[in-house]
Amino acid sequence: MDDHRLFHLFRRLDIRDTLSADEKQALAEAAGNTVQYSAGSDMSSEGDSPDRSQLLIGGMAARYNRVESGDRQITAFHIAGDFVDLHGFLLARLDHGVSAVTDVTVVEFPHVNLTAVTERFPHLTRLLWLSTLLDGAIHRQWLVAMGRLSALSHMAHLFCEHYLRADTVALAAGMSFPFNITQEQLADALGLSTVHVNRTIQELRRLGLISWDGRTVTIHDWERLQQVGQFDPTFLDLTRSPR
Amino acid sequence: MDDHRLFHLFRRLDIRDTLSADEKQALAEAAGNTVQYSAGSDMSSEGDSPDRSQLLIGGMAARYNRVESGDRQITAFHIAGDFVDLHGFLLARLDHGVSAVTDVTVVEFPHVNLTAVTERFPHLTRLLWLSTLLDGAIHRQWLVAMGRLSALSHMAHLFCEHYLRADTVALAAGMSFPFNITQEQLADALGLSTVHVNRTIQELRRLGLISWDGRTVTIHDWERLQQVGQFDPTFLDLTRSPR
DNA sequence: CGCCACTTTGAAACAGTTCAACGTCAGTGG
DNA sequence: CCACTGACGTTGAACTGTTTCAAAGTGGCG
Repeated sequence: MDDHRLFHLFRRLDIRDTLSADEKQALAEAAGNTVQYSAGSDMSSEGDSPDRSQLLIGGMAARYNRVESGDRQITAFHIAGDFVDLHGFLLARLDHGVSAVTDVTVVEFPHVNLTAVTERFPHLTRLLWLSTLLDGAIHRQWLVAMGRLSALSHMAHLFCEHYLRADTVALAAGMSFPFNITQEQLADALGLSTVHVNRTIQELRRLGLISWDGRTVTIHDWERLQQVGQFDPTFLDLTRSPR
Repeated sequence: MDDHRLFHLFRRLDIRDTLSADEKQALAEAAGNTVQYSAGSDMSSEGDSPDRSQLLIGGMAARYNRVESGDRQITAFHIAGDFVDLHGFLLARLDHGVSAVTDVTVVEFPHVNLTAVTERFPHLTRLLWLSTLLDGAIHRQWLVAMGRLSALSHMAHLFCEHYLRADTVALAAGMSFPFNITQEQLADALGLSTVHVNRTIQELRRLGLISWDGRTVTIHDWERLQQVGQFDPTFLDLTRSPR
């Protein structure tokens, strides 16, 4: 009955609005296969026209674009409960690749099923729409951080964001959350060189704000980390209200 | 019958899919007041919880965020046919301000009317959703350009994007389009200083790629401008297909 | 005509990059 | 069980794209 694969998704939506039992069931019925990807593999490629969207239920994924120099820019990180490409439901072609940062498990949602959901469940449709709007809000914060904050602030901002997002889907433990990526991948997300990312992490550590062993980030001073990152959680829209 | 105020919106949607007469009428009925803002004024402020969304039908608007240093980052420019804050329909609070770059005219869509549309017109709902997804796709390209392209490429990319967007809503004339903003505003969008924006424009002019008198941009070499900006129009999703 | 906002220029300073080398550690195979 | 490997992290030093500061030029408008 209850599709445990959707636990994190339900949690993420439940925090913003109330899902009815019917709606939960409709989502469960729209869900298709479970698929695994191993770390480093591509889950979608730029230019694909997928006929299904992928809900991440375990591990971490990144959307990225490549530029001519060979450099890569990561435009989003995804954790359990996130659709990595729900926008692919309505966009004809994917404008980015998606890669598995760690080993990853996804549940596929065929677009025909999503269309059926939108035909019968307007409120649920609005919640799925909301889900993509949250992605957009995060993009905007990344733009602000990239354009107008120092490397140190930008990185602090990213850690704040990820702590709250992990916490929302019950992946945080105390002030720690899984962040199993390389410094190179972090550099690609921040738009910095790996060398500078390394130095910036050291600075955050030296300031006593965080520690990170490559797998788990622990925040030692949440208040000051937010200050350094000029972080205001409003954009994550973490309040329950009817949509 | 036919609400001429929605001309640019219909055009923008029509390019991606087919709108039925019923759907057009539903949108026309959902439309409310026409409102004007003069250049420089704020159309919404960060933290607002608006009860309506604003469809731009004339002029140019920008979404922006401020950081502690007082610097501003513009995260989107909007022209006729764009909703400047359709995401505000489902997001509880606006995570940015919206300012009128030029004198601006908008049509307000009360959120109650939008909710009613989503309850009765699933396909039209998907098109409105698509509209916000296009914003997201543009955000992603801005992130890539900001993180991994030079100032020159970034600026070239922006001009390519705006030319095509203007063309879609019949605002381009030949290879020219209205771009009535200051270099400071452009700097805030590119995440650069005004001084460097000035020098970068001069470089684009010197290369014979564009001219710009502060009001209208003319592209002199579309091919090379795209090359310099590493511009691929895929992300604008300019093909008609059922959604 | 004169003002004010905007653009342009030059020079010094700086944040972040690049290049090249070295350190570390987990996994692998002999 | 230990030497080897390869990926990842760390360090130093030179370099560069962009910023900052300060001043001068331009032009539309009241």
